[in-house]
Amino acid sequence: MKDIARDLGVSVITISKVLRNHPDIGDETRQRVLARVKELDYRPNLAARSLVTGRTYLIGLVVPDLLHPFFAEIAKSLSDVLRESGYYLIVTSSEEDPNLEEQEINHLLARRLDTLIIASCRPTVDLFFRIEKQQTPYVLIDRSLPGLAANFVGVDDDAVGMLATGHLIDIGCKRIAHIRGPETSPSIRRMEGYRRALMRAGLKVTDDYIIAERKGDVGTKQRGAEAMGQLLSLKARPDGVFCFNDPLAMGAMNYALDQGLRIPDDIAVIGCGNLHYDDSLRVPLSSIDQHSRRIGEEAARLAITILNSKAPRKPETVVLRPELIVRKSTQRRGAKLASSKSKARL
Amino acid sequence: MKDIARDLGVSVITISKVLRNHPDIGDETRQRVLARVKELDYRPNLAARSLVTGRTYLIGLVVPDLLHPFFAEIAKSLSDVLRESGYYLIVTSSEEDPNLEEQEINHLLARRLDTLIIASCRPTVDLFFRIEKQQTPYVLIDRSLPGLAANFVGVDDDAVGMLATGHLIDIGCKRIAHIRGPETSPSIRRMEGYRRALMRAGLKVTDDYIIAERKGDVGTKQRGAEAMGQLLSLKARPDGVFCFNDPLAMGAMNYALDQGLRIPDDIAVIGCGNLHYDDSLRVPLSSIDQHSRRIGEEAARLAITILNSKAPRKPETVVLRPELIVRKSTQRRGAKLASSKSKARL
DNA sequence: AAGATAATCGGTAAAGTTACCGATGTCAAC
DNA sequence: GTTGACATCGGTAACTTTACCGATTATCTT
Repeated sequence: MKDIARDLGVSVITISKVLRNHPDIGDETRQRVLARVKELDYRPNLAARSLVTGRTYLIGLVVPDLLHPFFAEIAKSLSDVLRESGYYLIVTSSEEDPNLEEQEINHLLARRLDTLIIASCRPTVDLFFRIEKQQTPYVLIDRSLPGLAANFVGVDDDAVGMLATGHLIDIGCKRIAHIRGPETSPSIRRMEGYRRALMRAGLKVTDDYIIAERKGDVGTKQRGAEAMGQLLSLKARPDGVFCFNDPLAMGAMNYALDQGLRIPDDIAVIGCGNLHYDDSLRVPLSSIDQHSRRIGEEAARLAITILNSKAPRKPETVVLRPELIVRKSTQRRGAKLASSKSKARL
Repeated sequence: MKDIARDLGVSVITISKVLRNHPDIGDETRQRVLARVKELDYRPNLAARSLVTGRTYLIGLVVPDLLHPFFAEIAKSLSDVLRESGYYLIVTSSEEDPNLEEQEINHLLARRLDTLIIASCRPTVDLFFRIEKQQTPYVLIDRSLPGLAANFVGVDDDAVGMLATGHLIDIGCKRIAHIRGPETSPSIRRMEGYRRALMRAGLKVTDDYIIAERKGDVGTKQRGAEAMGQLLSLKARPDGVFCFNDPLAMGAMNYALDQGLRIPDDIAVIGCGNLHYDDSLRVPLSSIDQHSRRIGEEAARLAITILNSKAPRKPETVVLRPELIVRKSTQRRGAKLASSKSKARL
């Protein structure tokens, strides 16, 4: 900037104002500056700008696993919306490890990001109080924490459990099992929904039918197969399974098919996530759509709203309504057929 | 820092040195500083640090699509390796649009990132000369550009085409088609490999059997189905198809199956990418593994090496050897069976 | 005892930008 | 001719940290 100012015989401040479209500058001067800027292919140093404005135009995203299509989709939609407002995304993965997550968040705080967007695997709220003390706004996605009044965007997981289990009941399943996810709010809520749906239909909840996620496991597909193995070894084999997510369901289905079972006739399977390859699987998989794209969009919108508002705002909560997507894995001959796409937008 | 210095009766410089583990500082002073730092939960302002050191410890990643598992896997492995060295990743998507890519890269340059890692969709090299003029090191991944001597990490795409097509020939296919990808080096090279394999086997190359990717398309699965539709409408239907990637192959297979064809008996299909759900598809998909994880790791390693070396280095090229993974979509009864996992590590 | 060495700390300047306020010039209105 | 409004530009200070060199004290060497 100094060089350009010298070349043109104006002050550094003038250059700065032109670069920020400040109205103070005359048209002729503005053109001269812009010309020289283009000539030199000059770009202002955003680190220096951050230092004085206190804004980085960077938003941090912390997810447990970038490879999971659910989080990849969120990252993408988030990035798209933020870009329009000039914000950029710095992403980091916690690998579903609470300690690593803390370490990563600490680092992001040091970078003075404008906002953090977090799908947390932490069991406690202490870390988030620390974030609040740093005055850094944050938005939780997918997973909420009990006792924490924070901005949150996610799906109604209780409804997910009810919807999936209710659908299995509708097609005539009597012994319905559930393969759980990790110890976070979505998994807990979905199981509660599962229980409630069973009770409402007068079916009893059997503990053997609930397979817990082992701590710190990695390959969810592999884990789904193991869980299905466990279920099939029971005396009274289940005739329907609701899986926490689609990768688990995929593994579970593969195992059952390899054992010679027919899906959905011997055992019906439903997952959650509505991943884009669900309809191309050995048996196309019924699923619950949790609107991952909209989660990202809403989180971005919320973040921008927070950043644009002067006064501190009270936490906002956005809960999306899940949607049942019926495919072959729960389409039984003769069973009453729910409308394949019950568009239940919020 | 000023506050801490005042509280402890030392200078700001001392605090700075403690925070960077500079040996200059006595043990007692160091402990006192660290205690106060922890007490205040203080973190140095990395933007200010960047301003004076000229380093941001940020690395930019530009990919065409974050949702594609291939790039998601790269992003993940990249992030993992970089984290160990204290670098963080800022990701952005070009949506396979050269103009958007330029815009994004310009922005990242303004942020003075330490390195850029780019899977470029640009047809020309001009932009990269501009990057070089800014003294910002960069590493190309997956896609290279003709006439550009740059750091590059990717797979041997010529070998990919040869391997896939050769395999189809081995199992007895006579009329082998190819569904291409977008106009980038991997697509071009894989097609060259395809052509070479055909010629080497004495089969003639038929233009009708090569389906070009339409410019600027989005849903590759949908596109795969359309391409297969085009192939099946030919008088002499192909009996084997090599698809540029697995999502295309997935769409192509779905279409063929829906038309009542048997895979691999009527038509064999092979893709590329070896995505983790390939073995769970309606017909488990043979594929070429391009070692996406290793691409990320090598790119990270290369980036760190560049950043640690004082003198400018000449561009390095890392080319990984692809690996054939045989699954049901190319396992014909009676055909000679290639070893299902020919571990061909570099 | 003089000088050398090591350990520990600080001063000054600089990095590139913007906020805030003040200054100048022009022109029309009264 | 004074006033006021508007348009245009600049000066000073600040943001937070580090590089570079110099300063001080303590310890060791011969």
